[in-house]
Amino acid sequence: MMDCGFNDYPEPEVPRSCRSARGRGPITKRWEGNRKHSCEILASVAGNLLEKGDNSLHTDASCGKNLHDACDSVISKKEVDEGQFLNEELLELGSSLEKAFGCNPGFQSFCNPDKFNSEINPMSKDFRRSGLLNSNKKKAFDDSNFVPDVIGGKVLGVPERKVEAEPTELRNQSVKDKTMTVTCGLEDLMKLEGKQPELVGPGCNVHTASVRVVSRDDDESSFGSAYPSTMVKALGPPLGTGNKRIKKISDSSHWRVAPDVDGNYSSTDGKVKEVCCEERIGYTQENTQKIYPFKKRKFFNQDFSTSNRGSNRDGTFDSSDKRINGKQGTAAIGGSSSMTGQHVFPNSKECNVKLSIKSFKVPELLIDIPTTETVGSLKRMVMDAVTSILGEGLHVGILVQGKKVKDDNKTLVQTGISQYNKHSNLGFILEPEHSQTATSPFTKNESLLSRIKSQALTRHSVSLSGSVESDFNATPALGDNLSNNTNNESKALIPVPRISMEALAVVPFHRKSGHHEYLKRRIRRPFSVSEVEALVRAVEKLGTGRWRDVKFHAFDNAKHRTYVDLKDKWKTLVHTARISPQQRRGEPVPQGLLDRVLAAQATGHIGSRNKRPK
DNA sequence: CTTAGGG
DNA sequence: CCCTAAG
Repeated sequence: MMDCGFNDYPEPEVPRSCRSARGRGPITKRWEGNRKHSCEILASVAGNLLEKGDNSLHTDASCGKNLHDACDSVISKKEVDEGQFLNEELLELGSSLEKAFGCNPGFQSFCNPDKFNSEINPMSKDFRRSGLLNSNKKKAFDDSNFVPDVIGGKVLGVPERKVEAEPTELRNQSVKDKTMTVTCGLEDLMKLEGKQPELVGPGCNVHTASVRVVSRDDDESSFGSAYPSTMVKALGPPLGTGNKRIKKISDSSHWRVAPDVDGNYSSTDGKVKEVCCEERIGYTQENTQKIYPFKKRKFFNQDFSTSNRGSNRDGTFDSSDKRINGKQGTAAIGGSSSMTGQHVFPNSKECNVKLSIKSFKVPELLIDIPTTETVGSLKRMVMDAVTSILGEGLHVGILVQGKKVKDDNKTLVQTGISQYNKHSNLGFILEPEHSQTATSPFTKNESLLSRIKSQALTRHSVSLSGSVESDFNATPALGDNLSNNTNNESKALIPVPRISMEALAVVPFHRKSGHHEYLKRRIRRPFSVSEVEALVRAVEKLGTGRWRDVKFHAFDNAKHRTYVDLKDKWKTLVHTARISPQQRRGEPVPQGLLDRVLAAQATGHIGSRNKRPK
């Protein structure tokens, strides 16, 4: 995978759409080409345009739309597969294109509409009419002067420096330079400091100008959007398409405060921040401001973030993983240098430090809630609390050997963050803006204060602290610090603030066995008969094709049923109704319902027709 | 964002 | 359920 590049890809396949699907004949209605194909096409287009220096391109949103969408959506893709890599390259191209043509966002502006539609864009009618879609794609490209170099999977048209040089350089650099993996544990910090822990978290680089942040989207398991957004702010808005990507990354993650496998209330399993300090990014001679997040992920996540436990080729992650888990709360900091074998001179400009901070834990979050409250309000409560912890403005502290580094101008080497110090302890903390004062951000939050109490729980309340406290036992340093801070005024009247000051230890997250870290699939929730009944009734009323309405009418409060789900269910219902009862599986649907399904299906869009006649 | 369809 | 082209 490390050697992946355009050159390494085999000859493009004929898109699926060009073949027959399941022997039912060619699909002409839609272009079903895969992303790989998209990428090759785009790469070809880009290569040609870049080569020609043609920046007098027509802007045609329609022809670029889907490629743009595709590129954009790739960012949220988790799979590290061929397709993704291609798409990363694709995005890389986008970056080059933006610089070359100043067009932005995405790829909406670099297509020559005529050429694109007739020769390149398989989605266009012109293209289909041209017959190229149904012929061998290689030949199509062969015959097209516009796209000469995709053959053999090699895109020569794209200037090498744009596509290949940069990843190559990055890769080489990663390999030959000293790298260090640092993970942080609250316990370390506390042991080192012997004082009250503070918010520990990512963001170690926000004060450093030359570093870049990688934020991987890990869905609901993410520790929270607060971090990505913090990062974004710290780095400034990315250019062009990056904006949207970052937004997506931020949007897609949210808090989850739920017991993990150990029963700890934590927001673990998933969030990985990788921070890379890179002095020289050999991208192009042009000033390259932008490195897409995916890129970092691509080139670095093999070190520590790929989730396939034990499947890492280089074993880097595994070793660190064992170390982390084995020590249960001791220093999860260490050098990871299996990729490297050399020493780095402290003064060397080649020195890179690779930092990996995995997930966070809320050490104590006691909820005081009447038993009559709903689960939903409990969730909201926890959400509020956690969000508030991070929402009040944090800054980042760095601890080396237990000492807080205050001078932001020191270099990492001067500070002792280097390969030579890989056995030393390095910690990152997120602290409240006014951690010095007794007043905490929470004093502003009446509702929170009224709801969440730190220590003594009101009688009649439901304590959720059990698991949390047991968690404390696993992190004795925290407990010590709690008692050590008895005289801290924050304990006196408003215990809650201490949450903010203690909170959010960086902990090694416990990957759930067999659970892929990302690309999480929703749990399967078969429709019950009553749900089917509701669905059928709604469709009978509204007709097919109005799934959003169906959702509102019949499944408005079933948040786990999206209108797509309903549409899919209807699809399977229709199928079920058409097959013999012997072939049906799952909970049997009453034949009467199935009959109604068929009837409603036959009626089709009658509902829509009523709504919008003619 | 919704719809429609293939995977 | 997922993915995603199209609108």
